[in-house]
Amino acid sequence: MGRSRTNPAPTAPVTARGRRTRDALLAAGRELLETRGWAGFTPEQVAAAAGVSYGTFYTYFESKDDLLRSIVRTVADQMFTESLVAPETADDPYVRIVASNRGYLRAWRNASRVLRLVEQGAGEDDTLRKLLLEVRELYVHRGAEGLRRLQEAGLANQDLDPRMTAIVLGAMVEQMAHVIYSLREPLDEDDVVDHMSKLWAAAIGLRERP
Amino acid sequence: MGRSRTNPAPTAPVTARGRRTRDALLAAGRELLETRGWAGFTPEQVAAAAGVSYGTFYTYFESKDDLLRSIVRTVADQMFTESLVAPETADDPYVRIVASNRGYLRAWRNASRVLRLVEQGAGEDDTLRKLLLEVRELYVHRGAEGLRRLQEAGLANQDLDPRMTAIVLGAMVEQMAHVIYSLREPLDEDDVVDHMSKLWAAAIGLRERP
Amino acid sequence: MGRSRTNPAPTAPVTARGRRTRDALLAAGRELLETRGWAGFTPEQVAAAAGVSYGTFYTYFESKDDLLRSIVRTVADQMFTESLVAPETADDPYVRIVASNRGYLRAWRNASRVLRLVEQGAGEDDTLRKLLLEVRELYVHRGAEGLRRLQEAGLANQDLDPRMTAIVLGAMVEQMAHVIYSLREPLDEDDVVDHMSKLWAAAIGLRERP
Amino acid sequence: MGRSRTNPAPTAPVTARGRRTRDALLAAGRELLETRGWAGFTPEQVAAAAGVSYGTFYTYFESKDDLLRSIVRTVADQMFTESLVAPETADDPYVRIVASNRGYLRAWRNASRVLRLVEQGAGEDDTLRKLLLEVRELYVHRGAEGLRRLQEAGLANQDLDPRMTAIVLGAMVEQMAHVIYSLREPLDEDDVVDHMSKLWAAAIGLRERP
DNA sequence: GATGAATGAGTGTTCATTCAT
DNA sequence: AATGAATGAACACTCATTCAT
Repeated sequence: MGRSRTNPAPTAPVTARGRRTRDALLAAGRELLETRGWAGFTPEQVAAAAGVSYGTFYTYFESKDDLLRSIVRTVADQMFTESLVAPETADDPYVRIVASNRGYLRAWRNASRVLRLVEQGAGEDDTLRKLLLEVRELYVHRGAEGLRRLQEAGLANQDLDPRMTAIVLGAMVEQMAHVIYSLREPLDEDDVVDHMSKLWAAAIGLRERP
Repeated sequence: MGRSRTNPAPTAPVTARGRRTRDALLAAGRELLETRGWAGFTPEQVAAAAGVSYGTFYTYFESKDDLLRSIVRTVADQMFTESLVAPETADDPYVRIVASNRGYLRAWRNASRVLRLVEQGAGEDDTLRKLLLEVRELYVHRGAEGLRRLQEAGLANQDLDPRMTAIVLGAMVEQMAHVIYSLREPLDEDDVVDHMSKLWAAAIGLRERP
Repeated sequence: MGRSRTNPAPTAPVTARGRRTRDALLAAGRELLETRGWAGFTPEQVAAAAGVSYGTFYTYFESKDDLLRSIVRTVADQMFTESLVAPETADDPYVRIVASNRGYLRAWRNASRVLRLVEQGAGEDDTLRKLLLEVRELYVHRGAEGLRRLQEAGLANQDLDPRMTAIVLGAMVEQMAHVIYSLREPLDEDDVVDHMSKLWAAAIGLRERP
Repeated sequence: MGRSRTNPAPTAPVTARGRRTRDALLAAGRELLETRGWAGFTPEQVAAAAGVSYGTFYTYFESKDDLLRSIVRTVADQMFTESLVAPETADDPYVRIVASNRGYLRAWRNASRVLRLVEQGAGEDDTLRKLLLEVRELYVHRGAEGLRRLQEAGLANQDLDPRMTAIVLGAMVEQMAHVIYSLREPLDEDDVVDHMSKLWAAAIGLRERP
């Protein structure tokens, strides 16, 4: 009779067992999403993959979308965390670019499959769209700041708009991660990092520190 | 996806009226796919949008997947055709790069929404995956050839692997098309072409013809 | 992914066959509602009782609630229609009261089971609540008008408020219909009509036309 | 409704704390039933409203139906109790009728929401149907006896069958309680009592004690 | 060939009840 | 006794495909 949510919303698990189950569902959901795409992402299959019964899914997640949001949040958090690790201490700007490209590529490796899927499934979901934007902004912002510093130090082409450049070069890295890890083009990761870095350095007119 | 067949296989339309109906379904299908994504892509809605009755859909297409393949083939054909048009007659390499980037961006503008969707929905469909690869290969190949010619003429950095470079720079353009046209970031198209061209030219170490 | 209505809403049947199927579903739904209450009122059971397959239900009704609304509309329409039939031409006011009570009782006989059920299931449905109010108002209004005419003719107690009296006496008839036809108290219908009429006549102080 | 049992049968609470918990569940169940109807009447919500954990529900009640039966028993008991509270101290029969009508209305005020719901949900439950009948019989019997005494005293119309009359007039009161308290028609309670009493008195041909 | 109806397996969600701690 | 987790059958609804006319 169209009740619309009569049952209380799931709450965070209280016991250790509950936490384990919830984590298993989250992991299974992400795994399925990455390996089988939307086709494998049904509460039934997620529950089965997590080794729990059907109904248990709804003990921890309000809906399929709720799980999806949790997965995306997890992926985004991982990207934020990774981006904090080892903010290149190298002195040589080119070495820093290589490290940064390698780092970006790795971050996208784990995230791009999920984020690509979501980009299309998230037609209406505001929470998701916002998360997606935040993730992109994180990288664009960092890239733009890095370039600005190089420009100020006189080590990069002054003509480039930092933000636009960061967007364009970020697009390159993101799409390459997709090509390598999702489309599985047989490209060597080191080779790709090497080329991307050379192209990137040349593109911004990187100069050796005098 | 991939049921067994009991229906009479649709044959190519014989009459002009038949061709018109088939074309209307194709166009409606593509339109819906581009505007509403998978959600709007059902035989019933496609038929309605094409102004024919539900059952008629199966007179012209064996299945929903069959229509999808036809749409992708159409999109791919358009890209091939466009890529043949006026292979820049300009003499100045930089002007050619700008023209080429603008051309690529436009080609992707019409294609990227559909191709992105298909990339993920086409889990198992070999026909589709092959088409997708062909499209990408078209651009990679052309890009690599262009670079090789510049290198041979001594106008570009000889250290770069032409194919890898074409892949990386192609990734940049493809993703930018997605960012602009699907994610609708408010970026000026000319501005993007300008920056991409500058970065591209610098990246490959483009030199003025002596 | 929470699409929310992607498929077109069911339209009125075009062919005779379609009309038959829709009618069968309506009839089966009402029958089940009357005999088994909410428990029997599931799309699956309705479809089975109508002799069609599950999916066919949704060819004609947008939802379970949609069918319910249609049923209630049918019931209400029948009550309106019946109330128009043969507005007793008898001259004697008491005879008219008897006829009217018998008519009301019969009208409620067919309606009360459904209307009672709906009264509680219709928590949120505005369409339904409005229909229910209209049905009640129909009878209250007619009763009040009848009394007012008698009062003006000096044939009934002038002290009574016509509307309040109609509400109270209408309540009596409605509830008696429920007692007899739904609770199946073994009471003779004629006997009930006889007593109700006597009580009613006395209650309003009905006087013989001089 | 009516599963087989594997659970230890709940026993009557021994400790004071146990009794308090059981009472809290009963009260919460009734409250939910009255305010939200069937939609709010789930073991989980009842437990939450009573401030105990989910599983505890089944420590005190064998099933949801068990709680329902207990609630109905409570409601019925209240009606029996209230009906004993010796209203008729007045000497004047009309005053007694007013008092009685007011009393009946109040009794139904608290009961009618629950009893109406149960009347329909109790499709198969014998215990419930019996309880419902007993409640009605209580009022019919009392009404019939009252009328019989008046008839014997020559103060009421001798032609009326006491039981049938009590049924009909009882129906009137019960339904009016529903109209006022559940449907929330904006009627003044005193006004209703006044009219019902006048109608009732006139209906049975009540005469002043000579 | 075109049309509208019919089909039924599949999916997301609820909830009464049982279980392990 | 009390708690929170687990279970799975039941239900509402969707949609690709087939069928009858």
